[in-house]
Amino acid sequence: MQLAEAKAKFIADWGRFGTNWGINRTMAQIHALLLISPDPLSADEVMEELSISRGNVNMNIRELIDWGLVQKVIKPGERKEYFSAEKDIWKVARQIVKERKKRELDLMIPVLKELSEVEGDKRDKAVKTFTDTINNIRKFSDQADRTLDTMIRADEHWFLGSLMKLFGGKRD
Amino acid sequence: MQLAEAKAKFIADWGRFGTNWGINRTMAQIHALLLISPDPLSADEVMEELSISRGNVNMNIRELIDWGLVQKVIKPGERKEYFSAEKDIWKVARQIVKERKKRELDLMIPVLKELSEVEGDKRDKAVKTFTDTINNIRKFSDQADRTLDTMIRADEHWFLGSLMKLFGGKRD
DNA sequence: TCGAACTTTCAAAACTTATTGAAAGTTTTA
DNA sequence: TAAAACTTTCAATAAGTTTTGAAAGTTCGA
Repeated sequence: MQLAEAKAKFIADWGRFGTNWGINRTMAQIHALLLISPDPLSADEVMEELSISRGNVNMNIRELIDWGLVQKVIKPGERKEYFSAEKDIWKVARQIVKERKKRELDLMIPVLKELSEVEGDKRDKAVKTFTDTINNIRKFSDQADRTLDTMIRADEHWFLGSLMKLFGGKRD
Repeated sequence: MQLAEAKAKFIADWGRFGTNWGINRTMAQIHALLLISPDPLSADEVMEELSISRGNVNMNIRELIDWGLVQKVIKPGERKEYFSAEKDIWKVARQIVKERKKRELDLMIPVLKELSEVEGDKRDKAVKTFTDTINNIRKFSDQADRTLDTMIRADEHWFLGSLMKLFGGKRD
C-alpha cells in the first residue's frame, strides 16, 4: 500500500473507531490527520485534506484542545495558527482516561451516594434490591476511581512493567 | 428521597451515562430498570414503566441479551417471557469489556498491521512519521489486548486483590 | 486608526440514529 | 386445526447530532 492510500485509510478507520467512543467522526479524523503529520498543520490545511468547512475545523480543533490532545503552535513571523497532536499514544490514552473520568465518573459518584440514602424499610424487597444494587455499583465505582487515578499518575514504563508482571504471573 | 423518586432518577442517570459509552439511552434505561427489579419483568411491564413502545422494548432487550447483560426467564405455566439482568456489577463490567473488545479492538488490530506495512522510503519524513505513529498504536493495542484478556478471565476477588496490592504499594 | 488576515459564532440544512405502531409471524392450548 | 396470546419486524416518522457558510469578531502591522 502506498502512503497516500494508507493515510486515507487510517483517517477513515480512526474516525469510525472514534464514533464507538462517543467522539464525533470529524474530531477523530482531525486527530488522526495530526497524528500522522510530521509538522503542525493550519486550519486551511486541515480543511483541504479532509474536505470539511472552516467552521467544522474550528469547532473540532477547539474540542481537541479542550481534551488536551492537540496544541496550538505559533510559528515565528506568521499570523496563522498551526496545530499539532501529542504523538505518544500512552500519553494520549492517559489524557483521555483523565478527561473521561472527570466528565463521567466524578459526576456519577455523588449521585450514587445520594441514591444509596433512599428512605424506606429494608425488609421491603423493592427497597432492598435497590439499595443493594446501588451499593454494589458504588463499590465498583470507588474502586475504579482509585485505580484510574493511579493509572493517570503512572508513567508508561512503570505501568506496563508492573501490570505485565502481575498479569503474566500468578493466578491468586 | 423516596424509592419511586430514586428509581426514576437512577434510570434517567444510567440512561444518560450509557449514551457516553455508545449505548443508546433506552437500552441503558431498560438495563437500569431490570437491575433494580427484585423480580424479572415482562415486556409489558417494561413498556409501562418506561412509557416506550413494544417494538422499542423488543429491540433493545434483544440487544441487551446479545451483550450478555440480560436473560430470558420462563415462568412455569405462563406464556409470557420475562427478563432479568445480571446484578453483580463486576460480572457486568467484565461482560461489557469482553464484548467491546470483540467488537472494536479485535477488528482494529489486523487493520493496524496492514497499515504498518506501508511502502516507501523510511528516510522520507512523511513515511517515517506515519509508520512510527502506527507502530506506536500497535504496541499499545497489543498490550491492551493482552491486559483485557487477562481481566476478562480474572474473577473479582483476584482482580481487585492483586490490582489494589499493586497500585497501593510500590512505585517501582 | 485602518484594513487585511485571520478566527469564531451560530442559525439553517443535511445527515444519522432511535422510536413508533400496525402488520406479520410464532407458539400454545383446546 | 383454529384462535388466542404472545413476539418480532420494518417502513414511516421523530428526535438528535453534525456540518455548512456567511457574518461577526479579533488581532496585527503600518
